[in-house]
Amino acid sequence: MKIATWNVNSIRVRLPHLTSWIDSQLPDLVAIQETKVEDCDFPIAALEKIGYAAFFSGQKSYNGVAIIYKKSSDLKKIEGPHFPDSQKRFLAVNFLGIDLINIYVPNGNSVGSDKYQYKMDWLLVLQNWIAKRLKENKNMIVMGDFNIAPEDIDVHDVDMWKDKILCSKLERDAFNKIINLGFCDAYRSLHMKDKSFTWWDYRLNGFKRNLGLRIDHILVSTSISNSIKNVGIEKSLREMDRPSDHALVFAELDA
DNA sequence: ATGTCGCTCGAGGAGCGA
Repeated sequence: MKIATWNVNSIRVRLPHLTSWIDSQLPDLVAIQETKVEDCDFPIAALEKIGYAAFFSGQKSYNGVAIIYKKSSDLKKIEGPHFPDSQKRFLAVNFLGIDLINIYVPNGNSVGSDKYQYKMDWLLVLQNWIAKRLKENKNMIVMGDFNIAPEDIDVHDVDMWKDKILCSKLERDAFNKIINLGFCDAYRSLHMKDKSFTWWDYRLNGFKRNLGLRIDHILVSTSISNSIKNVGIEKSLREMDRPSDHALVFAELDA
């Protein structure tokens, strides 16, 4: 099984990038974030043309998530937690006995802001839902834009980012609480020492200077973590014309 | 470097979010 997560930062603009990657890699499932379209505007026809279907949950302008899968696959949508607002940041399915959760964690703006508190509250709701759900099905993959760099090795300039948004202690604690429910960080499990990033700011010529953070993750429950065979970051998508500010992260599992 | 993108509203460019 080949799966991927990608913050596309507008499905309208990134549709050609996405369909070309899917068409060449033929993944079983792709979780995307920041689609920025209402459901009536989701470009389902372009995906059907290359043999894929999708679940999507979007809103105007901001947020929005989707799970794209092969038409021939049998997937069932799972109901998520009740978040305290209607922002579209969560979508989950069951596929081959595995719960696959796509999340777009709030950015948080700056440490101590209202948006930071909202991020922490959102993460707690998510953590509690995952803990409960794991009791029903221990096979789970949580993937998406976490907006958290888990460790210093995931940051290009540790001093500059120390205690800043995406790197603060409370955010990292929240990430580790989810890990400690029984997950492994798939990328880190196969690349223990690599300093690799999944997001580079559009400003400051960030990508060319490699001023990045690793904030997009695939967490695999320990019940199936032995099946992880390959994990990588598709930087080629960040090198294209009109790129997303995120690269895609993929994983291959025996399943 | 308040840096660059993508979006909305609404007809040009300001304002927001990331």
